[in-house]
Amino acid sequence: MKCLKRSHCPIAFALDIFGDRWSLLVLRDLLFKGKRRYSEFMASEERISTNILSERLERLEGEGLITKSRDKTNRRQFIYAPTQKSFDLLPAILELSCWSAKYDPKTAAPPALMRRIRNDREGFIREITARFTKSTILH
Amino acid sequence: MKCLKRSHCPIAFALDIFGDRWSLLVLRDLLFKGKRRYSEFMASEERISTNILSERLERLEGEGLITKSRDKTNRRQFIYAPTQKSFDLLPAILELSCWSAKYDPKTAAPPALMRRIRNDREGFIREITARFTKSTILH
DNA sequence: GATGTTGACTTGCAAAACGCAAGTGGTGCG
DNA sequence: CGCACCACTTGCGTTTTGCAAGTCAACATC
Repeated sequence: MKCLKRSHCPIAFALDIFGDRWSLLVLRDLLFKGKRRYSEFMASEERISTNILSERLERLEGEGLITKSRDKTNRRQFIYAPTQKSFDLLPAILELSCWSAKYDPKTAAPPALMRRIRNDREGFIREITARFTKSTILH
Repeated sequence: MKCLKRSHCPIAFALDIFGDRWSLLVLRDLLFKGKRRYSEFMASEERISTNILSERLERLEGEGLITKSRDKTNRRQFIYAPTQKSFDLLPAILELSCWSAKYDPKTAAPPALMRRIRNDREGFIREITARFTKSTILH
């Protein structure tokens, strides 16, 4: 995937970073599903292939969206964590989810959650970020 | 590009439709820049290639995000227009823009516009959609 | 401390998508 | 009827993706 920026249009800028079929799914796993390890990302239902996952993690780390560190208790494992730059994507990701929930007749998005996002998006975002400030280093 | 849906996770659903480097730029041209013709999309600064543009227009039409019709006054030209499904993407696109404006040091996004979006997103969305309801058929 | 296992990749290769340039075909104009 | 214009389509070389198999360091067990 290309790294050069095509323009400084904000939409093109975002697409040049995660305008592909996988990057946002990795962020989803990190932000919403509490996944933090390579094997956990691999286990997601969309079946990302291992070389793509490793390339995306590297890219996201390079873009400052995630951090990578060794697990202190088991040095075989690496721990990935979202940065503030990822948290700041939450509004966009949630709006995207609302759109899909509206247009996918078979959506897996729980209606109650979607209602929560529509009615109290900021509160929900604070809740998500709070899950991390309690346990991990962020910025 | 694959058409099958990988899952009914709302994020994956959206990515399966426009999770590539070009689709959202076409929608941007339609929604924000008032472009409606093939040659106008081709003229965008990101330099989409002609076969990719035609494939994306076809896909977006297939997904019900845009409509295609012949220009009444000049039957050589086709007119593309966003549907309600596209308008409903505006919140996500605007949040994405805000994110890029924050993180791209060279962003071309006008600060005044970003302020407007942050302070009166709904009003801005109504303004955008109103540009179309005046002139074209939508749904 | 040799042996096996686990977790995180890396490598190889075929298939798909992309990017560029050149060609095609319907429409309108003189 | 000839020509230009606009919207594609086609060919083809390059890049990215997807799948499978292999590598390698870090434990765990014997």
